[in-house]
Amino acid sequence: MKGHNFSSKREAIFKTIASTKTHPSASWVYDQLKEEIPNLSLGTVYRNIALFKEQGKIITVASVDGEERIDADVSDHAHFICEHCSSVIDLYETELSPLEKQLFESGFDIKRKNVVFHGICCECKEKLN
Amino acid sequence: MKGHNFSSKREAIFKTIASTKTHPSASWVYDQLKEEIPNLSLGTVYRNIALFKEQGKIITVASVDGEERIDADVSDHAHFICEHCSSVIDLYETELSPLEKQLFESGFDIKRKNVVFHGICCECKEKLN
DNA sequence: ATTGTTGCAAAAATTTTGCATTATC
DNA sequence: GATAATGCAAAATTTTTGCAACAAT
Repeated sequence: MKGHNFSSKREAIFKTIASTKTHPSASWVYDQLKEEIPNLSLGTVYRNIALFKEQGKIITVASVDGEERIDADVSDHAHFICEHCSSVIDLYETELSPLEKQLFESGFDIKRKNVVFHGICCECKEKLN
Repeated sequence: MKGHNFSSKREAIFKTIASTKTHPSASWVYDQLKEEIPNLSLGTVYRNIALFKEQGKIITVASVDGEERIDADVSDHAHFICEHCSSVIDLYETELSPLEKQLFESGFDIKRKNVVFHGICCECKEKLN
């Protein structure tokens, strides 16, 4: 069975993903860890990210500037992506959409809802003025 | 100035994007057109897609299986992406989110809202049983 | 021992780009 | 003729994979 589940590198990769709110890309995770774990390879980061996704421990938020950005917070929440600084910001939303009920009634099986706002974040907006 | 704006290829590319509900990828558009326009090149498709995006004539819906999927329907609507067949389906939603108001009040500049549901579409769901 | 995990480098795959050529105004 | 658009192929990027070596039970 895959996911034996001990490997200090796997653990370090997950910890890095889980302990940031940056919604990192694979290469960001790799860069964070390569000082601490010099013989880490990028392939391992990708392989573990794929595993975590299968296990439902992380989700993909969006592709930003050609890179997939992930999140270890799998709770139902929305995101704001800044077109200027490419940061991804969490937004917590409580309301349930009537659309979801409609989809369910039409026979769709909703596994995940991904709400992403695109625009200019308040920090960049200030800088740009 | 960029966007002279006539080129029969540009026109054909836009027409292809605008006249499908498949939310195509660049290579799908290319494949559709290469019979009709044998000397079309994929680079041109990419360059025109980038231009249409700048012009606000199309938007990116999501990245599916590593390919960016676009939509010439720039009206505010949601999408459902099937994990099984990778189809992207339009969903029209009328309600406005209270979250948007909140973001606006916090100084964010929302340019686009992207609501994507992931799951199994009703057709695949039937087939899988 | 057996099965899982990794490093490394090569390979895939998508997207971008440089430059000479062609089309449009 | 000047500017914009394209073809082609090479390059850049991100992601995946094969395989031998290593680690864990």
